[in-house]
Amino acid sequence: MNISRTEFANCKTLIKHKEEVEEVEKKMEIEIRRGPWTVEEDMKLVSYISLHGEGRWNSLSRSAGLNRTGKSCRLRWLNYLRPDIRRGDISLQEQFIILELHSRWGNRWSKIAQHLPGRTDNEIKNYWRTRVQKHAKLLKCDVNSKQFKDTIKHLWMPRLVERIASTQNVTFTPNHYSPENSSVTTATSSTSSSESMASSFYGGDQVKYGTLDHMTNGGDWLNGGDAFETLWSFDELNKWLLQ
DNA sequence: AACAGTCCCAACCGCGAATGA
DNA sequence: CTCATTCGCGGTTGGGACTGT
Repeated sequence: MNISRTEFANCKTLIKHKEEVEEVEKKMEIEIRRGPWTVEEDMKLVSYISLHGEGRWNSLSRSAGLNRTGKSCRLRWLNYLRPDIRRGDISLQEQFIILELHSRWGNRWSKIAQHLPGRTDNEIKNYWRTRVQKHAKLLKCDVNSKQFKDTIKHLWMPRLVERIASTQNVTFTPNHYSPENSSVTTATSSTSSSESMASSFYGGDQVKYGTLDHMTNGGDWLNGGDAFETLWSFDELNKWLLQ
């Protein structure tokens, strides 16, 4: 087994630290709160962060008078209390972006979330597990199988594109970003409509959304959209799979 | 109305990486 | 270089909400 000195040191530290913390907690009978957050706790956290900013979560927790772990505070803030969090159904466009980016990057939820303003990695992860994996289960195929990936690429995504185009007056610009290298590429005639649309939706780090811009300005792409289930019937999907 | 089964999401956990002393 | 602490990610789970019988 190859293990670096640093990794070894980290392991030792981790074990020692955990044991010490458990011991101290036992001795002092500190009751670290777990489970759902109360309104009071939320208010404490929000008001503390609005005054002092975020970061240094362990000390923040203590200073704010919360009997929570730093981790718990961080999670609550990032996934729920942040002012720019978006709630509600995942729109068609967002579904499309999730499918597209997941096909490129796999379960890199935080990376995918960076391209969906206001959505958290947790939300996307939950969405994938509850909706997409459910479909794979229904179709009796593995979510990572080529068969299922082909279904997504050749059936779901084009269908989403159709639906998006029919609900909004979407036009495509010839220039768009590639998320891999954040460089502007030019759509060619061989580019499929779904690929072209995907590239139009997200950008690199300094997100410039291309056609997404006009949609966010004038349209309602961020509003809740149809669920996957409304795009086709299960029979239709099965028929396609048997081809 | 009552119960069972399923779905969904907030929250937790473990781990590795990064950072600071 | 070592050790301590913090951060962030991805996987998992508990329990409330919802649905069907």
